Amino acid sequence: MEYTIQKLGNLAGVSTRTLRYYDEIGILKPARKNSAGYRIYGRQEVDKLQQILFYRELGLDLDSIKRLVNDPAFDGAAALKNHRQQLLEKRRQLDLLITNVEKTISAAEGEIQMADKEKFEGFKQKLVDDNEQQYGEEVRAKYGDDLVDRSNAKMLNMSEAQYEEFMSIERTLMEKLAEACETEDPASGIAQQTADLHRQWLSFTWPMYSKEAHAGLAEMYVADERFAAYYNKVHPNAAEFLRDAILIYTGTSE
Amino acid sequence: MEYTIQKLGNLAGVSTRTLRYYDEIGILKPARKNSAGYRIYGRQEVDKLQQILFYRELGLDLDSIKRLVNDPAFDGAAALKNHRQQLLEKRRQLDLLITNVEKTISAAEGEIQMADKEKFEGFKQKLVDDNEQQYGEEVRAKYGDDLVDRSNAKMLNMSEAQYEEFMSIERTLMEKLAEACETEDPASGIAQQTADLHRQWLSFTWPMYSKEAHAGLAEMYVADERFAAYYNKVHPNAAEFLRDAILIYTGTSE
DNA sequence: TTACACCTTTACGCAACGTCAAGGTCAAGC
DNA sequence: GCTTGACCTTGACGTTGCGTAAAGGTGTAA
Repeated sequence: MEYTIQKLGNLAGVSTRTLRYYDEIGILKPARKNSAGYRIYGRQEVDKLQQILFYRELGLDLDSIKRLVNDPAFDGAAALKNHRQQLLEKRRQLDLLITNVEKTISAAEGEIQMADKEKFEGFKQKLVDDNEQQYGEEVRAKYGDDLVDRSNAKMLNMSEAQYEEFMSIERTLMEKLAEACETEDPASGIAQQTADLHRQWLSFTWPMYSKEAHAGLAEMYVADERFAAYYNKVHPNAAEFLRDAILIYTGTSE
Repeated sequence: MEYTIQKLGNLAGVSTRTLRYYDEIGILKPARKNSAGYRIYGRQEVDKLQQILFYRELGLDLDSIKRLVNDPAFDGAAALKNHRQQLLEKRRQLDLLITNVEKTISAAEGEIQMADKEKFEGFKQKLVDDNEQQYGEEVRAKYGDDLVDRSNAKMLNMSEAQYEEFMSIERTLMEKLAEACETEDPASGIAQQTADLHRQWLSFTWPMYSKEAHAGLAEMYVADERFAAYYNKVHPNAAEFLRDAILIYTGTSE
C-alpha cells in the first residue's frame, strides 16, 4: 500500500499543499522518496495522518500535534486539558462579544433617526459590562450589590449629552493627571484640579458622593494593580500621585 | 488638543504600531504632519479612534470598521447582523470542539494503561457526533430515531479490534472504489467487490442489513451532494458508480 | 512522440499587528 | 554648541496554516 501525495490527500481529505507543509515542518514525513524525488507514503504514514487530523479537528495547533504524535514522552492529557481551558476562555470571550453585538444591534434598532445613539448606547453598555467583567466580584463584595446596581443604572440612564460630558471629563482628567504628575506635588494647583475632575467624573456614576468613599477608592487605585495600570499608562507614578492628590483634596491625608 | 502618536496611543490604550498601521490602511489618518513628518492627531481623530476601538472590541475586522466609520452610506446595521451570524456560527463550532475535547479527555482518563484507547474512543465519538451534526436531522427523519440511536449505540459499543477493522474496511473501500471507477463497468468484478465491501462496512453500524435499505442508501449517495462529495473525492463519478454497482449487487437494478 | 496528469521547489498572500533596524528630530542639561 | 535620551520616521521580516500561482521535471497512455 504505497501512496503518492495526491492519493494520500484524497484518501484523507486534505490538499497536497497541506501534506507538503506537514513534511516541511516535520510533522509527517513520507516513508521515502522515489528516484524522481516524489514523496511516497506507506501504511504507517496513513495512520499517523489520521491521528494528526483527529487532533487538528480538536483545534490543537500543529506544534502541539507534532509533539503529541512524535514524542511519546509528551504529556498528551495535560496538553488536551490545557487546550480545553483555552477553548473555554475563548467561549467566554465569544459570549461576551455576542452579547455586546446584540446589544448594539437592538440599541440601533430602537431608533433609526438618531443614528449616533447606537454607538452611544453601545458604549455605555460596554462600559458597564466591562466593569462587571473586570471588577464586578470584588467591587460588589466591597460596596454591596445595591450600590453597584444603582451605579450601573445611573450610567445607563445618562443622556447622550451627559455621556459626552462624562467621556470628555475622563479625557481631561487623564490629560491633567499627566501634566500634574510632572509637578511631583500632589498639593499643587493642577493636582488639586485633577482631584476635583476625578470627583466630577465619579459623580456621573456614583449614586452619592462622600469624601470617605472617594479617599477609599483612591487607596484602591494603588492597591489594585489593574486600576494602577489603568492610570499609570499616562505616567509611571500616576496612580500613587492621584491617590495623594485625592487624599489632600478630601482632607483625609496624614 | 493635539497629540503625537504616542500620546494618542497612551490615551486610547493602543500601540504606536497600531496607529501607524491604521494610517497605512487608511482607517485613521492623522489630522496633519508637522515639518519633520511627525503625525499629529486632533480631537476629531481621538473620537474616531474611540469608534474604531469600539467596533474592534465587537470583533469586527478592520475592513468593515473602515467602511463603517468612513462611509456614511454603508449599512452598519446589516454589517453587525452579519457579524452576529458569524459569531453564532463560530460559537456552535466552538461548542462542538469543546464537547469533543472533553470526551477525548474523559475517555483518556478512564484508562491509563491502554493508552491508545483514548484516541479510539475519541474517534468513535467523533464519528457519531459528526454524523449527527451533518446528517442527523434528515437521516432521523428518513429512518426514524430508533434506528439511528441503535446505529450510534452499535458504533460506540465496537471493540477496538472491530473499530480498527471498520476503519480498515473503509480505507479499502475507498481504494477499491477508485480503482473500480476506472473500469467504468459497475458489473465488473472489482466493482462488485466494492459493493460487497460497502455492505460489510455498513454492517458495522447498521442494526440490520437489507438489500432494499442498501439500495436506498445508494440512491441517496447520488441525490445528496454532501454524500456525493464524500465519495467523489476519489473519482469524479464515484458516487454514481457506487450506486450503480450496489444496485446490481443487491439485484434491484432496472 | 505528443499530450496530459502528476510531481517537484520557490515564493507571495492572508490579518493585524509585534518587533527589530537604521536613521532623523526635539528638548534639556552641560 | 554639543551631547544625551526620548521621541519620531520608514522599511521589512515574523507570526499560523495553508491557498495559489509559477516554472519546470516525470510518468504513462494513445
